[in-house]
Parts: sequence; structure tokens; C-alpha cells
Amino acid sequence: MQFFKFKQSGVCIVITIKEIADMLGISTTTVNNVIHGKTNQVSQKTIEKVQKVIEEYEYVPNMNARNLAQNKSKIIGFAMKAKSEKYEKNALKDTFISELVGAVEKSLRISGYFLMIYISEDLKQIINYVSTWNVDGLILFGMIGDDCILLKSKVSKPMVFIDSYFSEEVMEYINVGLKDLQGGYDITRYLLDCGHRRIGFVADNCLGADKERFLGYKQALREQEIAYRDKDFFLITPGEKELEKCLKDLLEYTKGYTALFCVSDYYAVIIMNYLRDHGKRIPEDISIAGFDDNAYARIVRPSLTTIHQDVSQKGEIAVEKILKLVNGEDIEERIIILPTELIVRQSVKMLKK
Amino acid sequence: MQFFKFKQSGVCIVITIKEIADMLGISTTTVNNVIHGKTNQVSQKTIEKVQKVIEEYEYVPNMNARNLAQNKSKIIGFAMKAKSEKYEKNALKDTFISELVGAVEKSLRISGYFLMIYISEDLKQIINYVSTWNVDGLILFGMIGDDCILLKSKVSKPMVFIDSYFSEEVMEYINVGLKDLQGGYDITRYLLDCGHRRIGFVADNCLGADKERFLGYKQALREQEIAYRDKDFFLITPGEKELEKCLKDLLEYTKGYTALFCVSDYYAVIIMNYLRDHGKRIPEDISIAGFDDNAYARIVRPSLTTIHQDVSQKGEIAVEKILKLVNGEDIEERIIILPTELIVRQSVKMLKK
DNA sequence: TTGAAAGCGCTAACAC
DNA sequence: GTGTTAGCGCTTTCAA
Repeated sequence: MQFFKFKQSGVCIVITIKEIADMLGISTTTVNNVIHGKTNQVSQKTIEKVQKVIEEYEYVPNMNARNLAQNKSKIIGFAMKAKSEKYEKNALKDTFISELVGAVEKSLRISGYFLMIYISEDLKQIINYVSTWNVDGLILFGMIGDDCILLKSKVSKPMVFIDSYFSEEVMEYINVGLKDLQGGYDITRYLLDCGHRRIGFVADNCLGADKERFLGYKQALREQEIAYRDKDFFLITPGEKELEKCLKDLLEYTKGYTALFCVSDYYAVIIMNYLRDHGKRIPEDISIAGFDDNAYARIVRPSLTTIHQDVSQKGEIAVEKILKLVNGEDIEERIIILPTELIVRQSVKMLKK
Repeated sequence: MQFFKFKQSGVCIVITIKEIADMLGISTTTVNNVIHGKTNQVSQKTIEKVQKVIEEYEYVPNMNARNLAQNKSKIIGFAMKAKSEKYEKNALKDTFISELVGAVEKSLRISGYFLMIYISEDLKQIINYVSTWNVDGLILFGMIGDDCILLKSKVSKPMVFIDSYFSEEVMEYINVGLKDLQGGYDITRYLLDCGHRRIGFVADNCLGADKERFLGYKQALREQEIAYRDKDFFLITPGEKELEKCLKDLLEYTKGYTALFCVSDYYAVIIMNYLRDHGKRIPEDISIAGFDDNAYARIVRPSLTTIHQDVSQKGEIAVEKILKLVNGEDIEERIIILPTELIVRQSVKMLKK
């Protein structure tokens, strides 16, 4: 039985290859060939006939069918672990994440791929997600060593990591990272050069990139023969209430310091505003330095002295790499380390020596 | 021929229903029934056997196959038009958008749906996207009247609009909106109450929500019998260079005004910083008011007097509505209008009367 | 230059 | 309780 669909205004019909073939009394193979531009196999006449119908009926391929048949999708997954409370609410409220995702989205779109975001605390769910959608490739943010190993062992699809650190011996990973240690060193060095001697380090963990920044901080201290004491690491806890408590503690804590190096602008800005709202003058009473140079850094007053990184570039490179892998191309540079730059603004006071 | 897959460490195998059935010497229907919890049809013994294999081999359904068979997906599309230059680069750099998308992502994730973002200047591409992925539902942001009509005529899937305005007679639309006019009125009224008489309005267009805010602005002026002149509308142009030029013009323009009502905090903050960097004191030389109460509003100094809206709530409601529609449930409230609230901070000067 | 047909993995109507 | 089977729309091999 032949079944023809007729174009009607106001009614939404999706036409299939088979229907086009039936309408024209030809085979699906031929229609398919025209759709895929394998026109050397098809007569000019047929091509035109088919194209006319395609246009008129606005044929659009069914991705699910295509993917099923080809065992692939046009989807690149962007997966991240929802670190505890921090991102459980709304990961994209962190401008770092949103800029990164935005850059990835845009790059993929330009290349004809689709982005699917997947956020979960549970790595197993992320792994399931990959196979359930048969994602062509995965961009992973914020994974630490063990995660990477598990992922590598469970996922056979191409993967590109962003901001991950893993041991040297497993170099088959692809990672787009940053000179985190260098950045941590540079900003601490700057604080030291400004005459600061009591410098607190603020972070919500000591893993991955944050750990590297911390190591850079310690290295700079060491060079100036300043002893690092455990209490110089101020651990902040994400999550509404916990954060509130931390900030309160911090108010007391800062009394022993002239400067604070916050591992990210995200926290630097929160802390800066909190301290100021509680009577501290910045940078007169306490200097604040950040890391990332996010959108807030320029906007807060005093504007934030920080380490700049190009977040969009991270996303773009990650996409470039993943698409190469998806297309079976070889990747020469597997570990990309982007540079950092010290941005001196107004949140750090120059102490008299 | 039977084909068994064996679980091996380090190798990633995806098992199918058919394979489970073959391994156990039962039918796919039975396996399927167990997977879908239709256990009243299956003996306890079989259930256990199947569940054991599912667990051991980590069965995960193939979405493409499932979607194809069921003629649906678990995807909700979030589509927006890339307004000219503004979002072409990275839409998520606008905190309004990223918070909205983040909230949508989170709500969908909790409900077991997947989000696919689709940004395009071209509405036709958005329409194609819907059918190519057979998206279950669409959340649309930033569409104006004509867009909505076209979408309605071309897309048969459930749709929920965010921040759209359309004429009264087409009430079958679902829209999650805001008291934009009221908000525009309130903030202008506040400026007037502070003694301002020359108030400029700044926006990059005069459509949709921005238009409503503009109408609110005009209404407040009218009430105080202040004449609105065309030149009181300062049109700003997005895009790197154009924006730069606009800001320069604005510097001159502000001479005729004591206050500026910017249609969004996004612009308010940019303008505020620019003016200050060029020697204007805020609010002494010129007062600035915004709209949205985004993350920057609290952070800039002087902090921004603005109209608050709950962006995450918009996203959450949109998801709630779209899922109801997807599930064939009835929607009682089709036009949701969220409230606004005046937030007085420090960017507006109280003039002596 | 064109066509027939098998198959991707899952679902669901129907039969036993 | 369990099994058979036809399809979802597209791709692709092989044959004509």
C-alpha cells in the first residue's frame, strides 16, 4: 500500500525516506544516495525529482534511526561531577563552568555536532549515560586521577579531559589544562614581592588543579624561606549554610594574615564582599588575590588581582581534539597546557618593607 | 547462532536485550518485562535470573533504539535565537541565560530527562532540530510574536515559552513570563521619587520583555506629567566594536540626564563601569538603575539598584509545565507571570527636591 | 543506474 | 508466564 502525505499549512508532517521513495516509485537506496550526495550513482533526472520532494516536504533525517543504523550519534557529551553541594544546585551559576560550556556548545554547533550536558555526583551514572546515548565522544571536566582511570576502563569512546591531572605513566589521556602550579606560584610571588609575609591559602579541596595551585603557593613561600604551616590552608566548604559558617570563621582567621590567596575568583569575590560587609577594608586591612580572572574580577571593587586564564579557549581546544578523535585522526599534542598571566588590579596592597 | 559476551575488565562491552534473552534461553519480551518492572507477568525465578545478568553485565538501554521504537525521545530541547552579535559568541556568558539553562538542566535531570541546547539565528534550523531529534518538548527563550506563530504552525511537539509576549487571542500558548511592565514602572517610579526628571532609557531593542519594560517606564513618566521624547530612548548595539562606539556616544549623551534606566543589569553593569572609567562618578554624576538583579548587581560598586526577578524559578516552572504537557496532563495555568521586586541599593542618588 | 533486503536494538500486539 | 514477530527510519551490502 502506498501512503502519501500531503503538505498542508498548519499541520506538521515528517516525511521519511521510504515515503519519498514510494511517492516517486523508486527505491530507498536511491533516495538515500541523493540525500548523501552520492550523485555519481544517480541520474540527473532522478536527482532533481528527489531533491524537489525533499525540499517541498522539508525532509529531515530521523537522528534516532540514523544513529541506530550507524552505531553512532552526533552527540558529544559534556560531563562533570557535581562536587558535593557546590554544583548540586545550578552548576552554570559558576561563570567558569558556564563560559566553558558556552564555548563548547558554540564550537560543536559550528561543526554540526550536538551537545548534551550531563552532571552527576556519580561516575557510574556518567558512564551509563555514555552508552545509553551512544555518545560519539566525551568532554570531561573536573575529574581526578581515579575517575580518569575508571572512565578509561569503562568507556571505549573518545574522551578529552579538561583540567585533570593524572600520573605520568598513563600518557594516553588527552587533557586540556593550565599552568596551574605556575599560576599559583606567580600570584604568591607577587604577594611576597608586595611585602606580604603572612599569606593564607583558601580552597574547598586539595585535588587536581587546586592542588597544583597550592603547590605553586608553597613553592613560592619556600623560596622566600617562609615556613608553611598547616593552618595556613583555610578549607572552605560549599553549600549555603556551611559556607556562611566558613565565612564567619574566616573573619576571625584573617586577623593573623595580611593577604589571602583564594584558589578561584569565585571564592575570592564571595570572600571579599563578605569581609567588606563585616567592616574589613580591602586591601587596607587585608589583601585578596584570586585565580581565573573571571567576569566578576573586573567588576568587583576593588577590582581583583588575579591570574588570568582563557576559559573559552579551553573549551574550543577540547572540542577540536574530541572531533579529531571522533574522526579517527591522530592527535599529536595530547597534553595541552595553556599559559597563565598575572593580572595586577587593586585588591592587593603594597606593604612598606 | 548464539553469541555470548563475557565481562572482562578493561574492555567495554554493551549488552543488548536480545543477548540477555539468548544467554538465558528466554524471549526478549520476558527480558523487556523485567526491565520495565512488569513483574506480575513473570515468575520470580525468571526475574531473578534476568536481574542478575542485567547487573553483572551492566545492561543499559540503547536510547536510539528505544526512541525509534517508541517514537519519542527523553530529550527536551532548550532553543533560543542568537540575537545578532550578542549571543553569537557565547550565549552562556550572559548570566541570565546561564542561570536559566542551569536551572532547566537541573530540573530535567531530576526528572530523568535530557537537555539539548540549541542556539541559532535561524528559526527554521530550530524547527529542523526538533524533528531531527524528535524532541519530546521544547522550551523556547526570547521568541517574539511572529516566531511563536511560525513555531506553533510547524512544530507539533509541546512547547513552553519563556519571556515571550503574544497577542491575547492566541491563548493556547504556554508562557512563563514576568511582570515586566510593572517592573519597568516601579523602577522608573523610584527614580522619579528620588527627584530625577531627566531619565534615559537604554536597551538594545524594543521587543518582547524589553518593550514592556519600556512601556512601564513611559507610563511612570506620564503619570508625573513628564514628556517622553524619542531621544530619551538610547539604543545600544551589541557586538564588540559597535558596543564600544555606543558607550562612547553614551558618555556624551548622559550629559542631558541625571539617571539612566538600563533594561537589563547586563548592560547596566557594562555602562556603569565604562562611565566610571571615563571619569563619571556614580551615582553623584549620574544614577544608574538596572533590571534583573543578576549576580553582578550585588557585586558591582556602587551596588546596583534594580528590579529583582527569580530566574531559576522561571526555568523550573518551564520544566514543570513542559513535562506535564509531555505526559499529556492538563495545564490549568497557561500564562504564568512571576512577580518583580524593587531592590534599592546604591547606584541611584537621592536628589534634593 | 537502480533495487531488494537484512539489520541496528527495542517495543508491543498477539499468540500460545 | 512466556514466546513470536512485525515494525520504528535509516544504512549498506549485494545483486540486477
